[in-house]
Amino acid sequence: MVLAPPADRRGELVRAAFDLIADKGLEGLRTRDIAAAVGINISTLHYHFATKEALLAGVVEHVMQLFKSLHAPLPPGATPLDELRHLIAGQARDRRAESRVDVVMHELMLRSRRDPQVRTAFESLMRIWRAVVEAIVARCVRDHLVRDDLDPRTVSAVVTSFLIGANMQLGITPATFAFDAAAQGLVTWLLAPAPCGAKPPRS
Amino acid sequence: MVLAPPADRRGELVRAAFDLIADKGLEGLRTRDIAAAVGINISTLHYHFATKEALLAGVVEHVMQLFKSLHAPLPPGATPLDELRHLIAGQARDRRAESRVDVVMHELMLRSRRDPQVRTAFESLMRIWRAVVEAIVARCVRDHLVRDDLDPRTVSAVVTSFLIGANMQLGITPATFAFDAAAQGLVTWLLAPAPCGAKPPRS
Amino acid sequence: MVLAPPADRRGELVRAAFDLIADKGLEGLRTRDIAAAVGINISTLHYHFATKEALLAGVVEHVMQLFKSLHAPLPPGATPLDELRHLIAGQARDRRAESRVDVVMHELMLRSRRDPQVRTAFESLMRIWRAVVEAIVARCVRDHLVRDDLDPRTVSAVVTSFLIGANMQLGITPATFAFDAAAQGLVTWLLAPAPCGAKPPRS
Amino acid sequence: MVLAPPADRRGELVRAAFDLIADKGLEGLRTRDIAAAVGINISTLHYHFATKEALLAGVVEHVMQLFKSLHAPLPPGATPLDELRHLIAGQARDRRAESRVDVVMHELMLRSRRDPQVRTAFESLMRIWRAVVEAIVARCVRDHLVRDDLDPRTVSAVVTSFLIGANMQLGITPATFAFDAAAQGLVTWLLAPAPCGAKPPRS
DNA sequence: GATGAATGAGCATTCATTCAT
DNA sequence: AATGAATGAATGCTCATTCAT
Repeated sequence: MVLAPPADRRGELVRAAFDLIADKGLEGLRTRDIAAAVGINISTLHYHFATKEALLAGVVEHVMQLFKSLHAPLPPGATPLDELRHLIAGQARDRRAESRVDVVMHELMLRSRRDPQVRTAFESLMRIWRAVVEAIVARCVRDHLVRDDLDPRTVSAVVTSFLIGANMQLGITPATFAFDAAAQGLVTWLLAPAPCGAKPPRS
Repeated sequence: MVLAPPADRRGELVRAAFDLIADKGLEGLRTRDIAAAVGINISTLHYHFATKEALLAGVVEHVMQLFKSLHAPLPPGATPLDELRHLIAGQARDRRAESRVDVVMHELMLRSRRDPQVRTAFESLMRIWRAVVEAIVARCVRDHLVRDDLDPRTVSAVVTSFLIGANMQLGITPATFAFDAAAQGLVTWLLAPAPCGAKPPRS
Repeated sequence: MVLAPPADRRGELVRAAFDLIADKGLEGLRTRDIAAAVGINISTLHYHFATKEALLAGVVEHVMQLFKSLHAPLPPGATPLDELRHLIAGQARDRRAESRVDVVMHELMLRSRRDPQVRTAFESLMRIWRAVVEAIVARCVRDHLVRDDLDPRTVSAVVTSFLIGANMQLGITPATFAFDAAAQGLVTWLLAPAPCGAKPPRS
Repeated sequence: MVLAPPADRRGELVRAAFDLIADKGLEGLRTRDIAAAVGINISTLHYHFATKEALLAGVVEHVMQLFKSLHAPLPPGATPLDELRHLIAGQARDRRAESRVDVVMHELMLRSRRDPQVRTAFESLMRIWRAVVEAIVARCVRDHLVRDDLDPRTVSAVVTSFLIGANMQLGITPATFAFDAAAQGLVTWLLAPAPCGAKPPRS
């Protein structure tokens, strides 16, 4: 009479691995711990994923799904500017609070330097991310919602870099790093020119 | 007839470890490889550093020295603006080319999340870095070399975040990430207001 | 419309195991490979043979059948001498070419030293083999087809030993081991005395 | 005051592995058992031999040494015929009794079919062995100590094959295999022609 | 300062076998 | 008859660390 568990074992294992990476890092990831977290035997883990590497590939895929869901389009009424704001200032806060995508992504970014498998995935992830941001910025420029002199591609490179680095600093010095002020500042520069009467800088 | 050089063994070991971290990552760092790189026995390594952790502390210290030397003050004639420019657009390029401080720093940043020893060191490092940038920006503002509406602390947070993230992206997609354009863009926003005739964005 | 053939699954499994032993040796024999070779699931293999050992017993039986069929009597017209010749010089060549009974038999002989199950089977196999050869030799002697001074039992021991060792050497040094010449030499000594005028050896 | 053990660890490990192969076969050889037999930790085994394969190479070398020592030349007074007799009828008995070279050699012969490393060693071993026997027979023929019509190369192939196969049978059916009679029979055929008055075989 | 030898705890992976369906 | 999922006991190998010399 015991109900057969739906047993999306592969999914469970991937999520357990994801959590463990967030907690202990890729370096501290042990197949035995993953299996234990799911409540199954080590051999069963290897039944579902032939190797640790294969499981990691699953985690990479999972992270990419999560990442994409974080960039889900806003409701129809939103302007491109809302999207940009949400991207820079809004979302990162939520992300930090409930999920640990950042942490795991940083781990994977570092690994991608040496692991061709992960590298391929992340190269594509970064390109897509930059393209998404670039498109939003382009629309903002087109609709004169931001400064006219912005090059969408450059803005995209700056914004993505900022988000990566800011999340990193948030991990190291959560108490002293003013994430929100920084994000707001960045948005402001993109939006409004300095007051016209301002003394122009010399150089 | 003395064959053995003064042998700054500790320094040699630290530098060998640094190089190995840059090559294989912290995850791939093996004490045997470090000893082999210096040409000594494993046991001798443990004579100089009781534990791997102690050696790692040495590496952290070394990285902080390197990092500080990268921020050595410019020659007397330089303006604060030169310093800011050098910081954002100039330095990173050189750093990337010849040293591998970035890579090792990223590795240590990630580790600092879990290792209190490294964390303490990096908390201080990040704070110092941000303070240095903040001071430069403050001088720029004081001398009206940049937009008047800049808050030095916020700029510092954005700039440091940008540098971390940009270096990271450079490591993952060196071919497609336009580091120089991005850095230049960031400097431009800090420097010059948008043309005064520009249609002001709505929100 | 019936897709499933009568499916002599047990036979298929035994033959697949036999082939795998010939290819990879007993040491490299994996139940999963056997099942895969037949195209069924591991669990199904265990439905037909409770244990690997039971399957191996089937292989031993199969080998004994093959072995016996190799010693099938020659057509009625053949003399005992033809049979002896065929046994030593003829058959081994064919056997080597198309079947791999030798290889598998060697594997099982070695295992028989430690596996009582296999041992029992092979003790009987060896005894039967020697008895068959002995009988042929006895008829040759009776009919004066070979040297009169031959003891059938001794000849049988020598001939069977020779065949085992020659096949072994054929497996190790196929290029340099002159199987045919050796077999022919052995037959010659059994058949004809040295020339009568030959200077008798001293000792 | 405890005397430092001479600790020919590599030698000890090789001999322990040799003994274990003789007892359990190559298939049953476990590095942990080898280490335990020597009384050391697994890791220490790997300190002396990087891999199980490297240790096995040591065993192969050891077996070849043992094998060569079994073919040490007889005292000066001995005739080639004594050597041949010793080779066929004498030595094998001793070998069987005290050492287990045969068993291990059979194991290695079988493995050589699939392991190129072992194969190379054994190809050479077999060639040397056959050459040694061939040389002895050649001297016997030259000195008219055996039948004049013997081809040394053929005799060598037969004799070596016989010894391999006879030892194999001795391992399987020690009680019923008449090793001595067989060896004696083989020597007799090589030595003396059948009585001259013997009715010559028909075919 | 330096080294060879040794070690415990651990690691990903393997494999025959079991069991509910 | 057949299978997917699961498992326990290994298996070769790794690595930081220790210790006597």
